[in-house]
Amino acid sequence: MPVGTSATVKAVHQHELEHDIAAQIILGNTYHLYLRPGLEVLQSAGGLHKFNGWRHPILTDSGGYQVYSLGHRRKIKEEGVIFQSHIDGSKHTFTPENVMDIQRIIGADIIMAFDECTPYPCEFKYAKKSMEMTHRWLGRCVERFDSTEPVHGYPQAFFPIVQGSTFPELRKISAETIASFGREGNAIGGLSVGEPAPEMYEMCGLVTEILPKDKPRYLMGVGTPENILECIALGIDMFDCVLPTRNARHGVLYTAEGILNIKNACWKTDFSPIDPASPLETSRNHSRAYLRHLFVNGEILGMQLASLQNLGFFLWLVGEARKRIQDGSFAVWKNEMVKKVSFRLAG
RNA sequence: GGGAGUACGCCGGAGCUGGAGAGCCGGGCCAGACUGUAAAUCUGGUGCUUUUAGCUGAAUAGGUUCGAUUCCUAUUACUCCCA
Repeated sequence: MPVGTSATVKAVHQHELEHDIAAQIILGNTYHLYLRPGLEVLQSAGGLHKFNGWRHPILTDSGGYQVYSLGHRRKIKEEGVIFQSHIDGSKHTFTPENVMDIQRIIGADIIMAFDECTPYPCEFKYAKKSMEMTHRWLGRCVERFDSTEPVHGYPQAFFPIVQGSTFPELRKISAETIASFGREGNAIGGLSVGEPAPEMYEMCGLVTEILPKDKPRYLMGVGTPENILECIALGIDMFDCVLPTRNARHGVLYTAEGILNIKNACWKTDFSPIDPASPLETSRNHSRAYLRHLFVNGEILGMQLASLQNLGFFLWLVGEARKRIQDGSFAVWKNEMVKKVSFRLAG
């Protein structure tokens, strides 16, 4: 699975002139890229379909995260959520049922449950109430999903989502509930919303112990290269995150040697490659000085090259992780890599 | 050649006509943030120092005044008008 479906789909749209490269990133490594060895179940569960001429897997989110991130323009009720558009003020209702229908129509290979992602920090009482509603919504999602057919002629998978904020007691209940549905894969939500990393790891480790190990465990919204490595160590098989593309647009590049902000003055006359170790020609054949120039002058190509760099790096990183898991050297490699990838580079 | 006006910090703008602000707005520049994407976005800094404060400073040089970015004189530069 790519780093973030939304991120990678956006990458294709943003880089029309770079189609070959974007396609290589997305197609060359995808689908079970994040899956641990032996977890290829999704290949049969989801299948692949044609997308603009390439076979391109899609994962759609339900809008549960927007219940959180657009909290100021929505109302949560048992029936569902009412959103107000930031464009024209029009109101839109999202229910577990219509969200299943919409994802069916979009044609996603993996469809996510409609949930509420609780904010951080969160009162225990609210987190419990919210989790219980998410579980009830899950029942409605499954009922709708299982009573409808794919509309595009290929099968679609459904993943429920664990909630429970940062309370071990709630996480445990939620993980057990989610596992009991026996779906194609399981997701962990409600993390990477501002809590300290150790708390995220604690919840993650607790939940991965409960979710079935022979099915993909998908951690939603994570994260930095360091977070990803640590969470793979805890048993996570899949991730998605806006970070590689959003940070790329804001000038932050990830490489195997560390993190750098290409807008910094120190790269002004650095004519060495953006990332000599990148799998991408665009990162090996353009200089840091040139990329900085593009950013400084507001050229959209700068954001495109930076997005490619970060996606290329994230995909390389998880590809390496997969290899290391297979040959048994992951633990040692991970500890070395965590240090490297979180190092701040300066010219 | 004559007349009128203007001059502050990297740049542009507003404002100030005796009780100053290293102040305001925009830009540039220098940094930082961003984690299931509303946001090519947001935040901070940008004279010097030993930085909860102090110092220097308003084209340049003088002068008036208890006190001057403000008033006066000269000089310099620029803008406009007349010839």
